[in-house]
Amino acid sequence: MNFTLRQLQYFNAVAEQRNFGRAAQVCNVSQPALSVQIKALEETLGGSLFERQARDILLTPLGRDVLDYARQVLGAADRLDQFAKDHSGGHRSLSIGIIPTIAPYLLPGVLAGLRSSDVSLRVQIREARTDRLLAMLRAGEIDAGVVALPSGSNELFELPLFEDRFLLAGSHARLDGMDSDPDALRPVDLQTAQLMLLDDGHCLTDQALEVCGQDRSSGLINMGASSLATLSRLVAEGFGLTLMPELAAQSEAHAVPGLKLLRFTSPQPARTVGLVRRLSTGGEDWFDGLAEVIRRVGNDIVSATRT
Amino acid sequence: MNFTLRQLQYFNAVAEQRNFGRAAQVCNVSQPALSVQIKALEETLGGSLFERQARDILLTPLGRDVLDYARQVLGAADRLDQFAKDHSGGHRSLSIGIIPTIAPYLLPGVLAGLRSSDVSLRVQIREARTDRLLAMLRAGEIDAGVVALPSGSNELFELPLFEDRFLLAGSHARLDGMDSDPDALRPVDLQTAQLMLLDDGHCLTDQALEVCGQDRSSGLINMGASSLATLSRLVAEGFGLTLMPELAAQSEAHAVPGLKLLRFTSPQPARTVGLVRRLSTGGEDWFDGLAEVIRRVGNDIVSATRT
DNA sequence: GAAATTCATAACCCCTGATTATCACTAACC
DNA sequence: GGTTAGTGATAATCAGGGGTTATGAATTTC
Repeated sequence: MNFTLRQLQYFNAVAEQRNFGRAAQVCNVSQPALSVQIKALEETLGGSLFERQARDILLTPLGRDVLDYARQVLGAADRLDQFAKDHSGGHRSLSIGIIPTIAPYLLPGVLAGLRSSDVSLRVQIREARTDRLLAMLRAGEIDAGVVALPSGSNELFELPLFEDRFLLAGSHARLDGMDSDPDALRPVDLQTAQLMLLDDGHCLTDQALEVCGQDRSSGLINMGASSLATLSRLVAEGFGLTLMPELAAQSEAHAVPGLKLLRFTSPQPARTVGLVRRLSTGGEDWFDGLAEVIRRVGNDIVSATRT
Repeated sequence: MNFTLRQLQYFNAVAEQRNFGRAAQVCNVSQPALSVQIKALEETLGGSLFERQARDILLTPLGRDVLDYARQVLGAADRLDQFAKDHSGGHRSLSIGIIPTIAPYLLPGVLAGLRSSDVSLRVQIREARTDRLLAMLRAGEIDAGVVALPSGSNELFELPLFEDRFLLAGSHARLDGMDSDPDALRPVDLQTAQLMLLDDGHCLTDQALEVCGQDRSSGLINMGASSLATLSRLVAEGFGLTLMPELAAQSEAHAVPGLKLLRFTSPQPARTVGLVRRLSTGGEDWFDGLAEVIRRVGNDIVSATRT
């Protein structure tokens, strides 16, 4: 590839102007400079591109063919040029990872918030569990991740966004007698209860076990559900209890008849939802913009459960 | 447009290799040269394209966007490069003009000849009368023209290709008594005959008038037909006589029942078919190759009428 | 024939893009 | 923790690419 974009620009200008002098003016260079570059291009391409008359310049058949190709190159280069001029307004294509116990409840609001905000981001979403997301983040496959903190990796930058408290979820039959004294409901009181949890690998499962002071080998733990929606339906039917994050609470309560939710006494068990990125991803304005949208949407959702 | 193709090549190489050193090797330059160019490109585009880690290079969201555009530019440039490497085998796109009294009869053979010869030409055909073709030739809209010589322009290069003699065409009723003595049939003998001719502007019309010694204002001249095919059918039906060039003779005789053709005595009236180009179109090998194909096809057609 | 137009060529020079050498930083290894 | 290896950035230097002004050569116009 022994031609330059400048040469192709000059070539196109001569083809359009049919005059070396006028083409040089259009390109803001002297006529001899342009003449030398056209000649160099002709040598590179192995033949005359122009038929030179005293008062006119005509394309040769070869020149006509080359002009088609040259215009494709220049067109593509113009599009890059235009993108560079426009990109200060955003237009980034981001890859964002998000865990399954957050994605269904947070994403609709976040995507709507991104669309209506002045943060113009083209966001591609990858949903996976925390450990997979962290691997993708390290490999540069995604640019940031929405997870429960701490992520467990000291190589990442973590920005806490909002607190997502856990509620107790079960059937009316199981929970109706437990809400007469709300100040008495604590997670450790569930040590003898049968817990329905997500299958292993979801950090929400580890959080529930820790909060309830239970061990994964206990005969009271059932870990096999693959989503909070499934858990909601199981406990609503009377198959044990589970911990339901606020983010999911209203959505699942609306979708599952018979599901009852109780709030624990203070200090309420909770997870912190945050945005993580690589430490080397510094000084990028998209991160802060995205964080702000997620924080606002998340806080709106959890606040609605506290009224 | 302040970036160069070299910069885009380097950028693409780093994106693929994820390592400045290896990318520099791929591009056959030193690592610092490549580093400086990437940095310049980043300044031109207004942001970091890469996230630099100690042992890995990751694309930033901006870098990912730019890479899409850059690959379009490089792809188009590769296609031009490839064309330049391939074009020594021909692949010219030529624009050739040809007059209507030649085109229908000569073109099928010429295009077939071009396809089977080693002269690889992409030929675009423009059919128009001589004066229009000459204007297009002067303006560079076509590269050569197939016309009857002399073209009338001393600014063009004319290459005679073959002689196309005129035959007398009419109905059997009109011509059956005229072929008893073939040595007696001369064009001037048609001075009192009614001639059917093409409408004004076709040089064949002027040639016919001159050959027959008639004047366009004579009451015996009917000029209104738009093609030789039309003329053939009119005269076959008994509406006067016309001059039919050899090129068209066999084709029209096959197509038009009742059409009779007679050959004049020597010297037979004729036109010379030739190829014209601009004098400034010098040293192009396509011209000679094209001329040879046309000459061969034309001679084959007229020779077939002389057996 | 003189003047105007127009592309090509020559002399000159600045800037771009390359090289080698080295620095700064991080990660891996002992 | 110290040493070594890996890797991109920076500095000094230089060749040549690409630009300028001036001029030559050819054609056209008046």
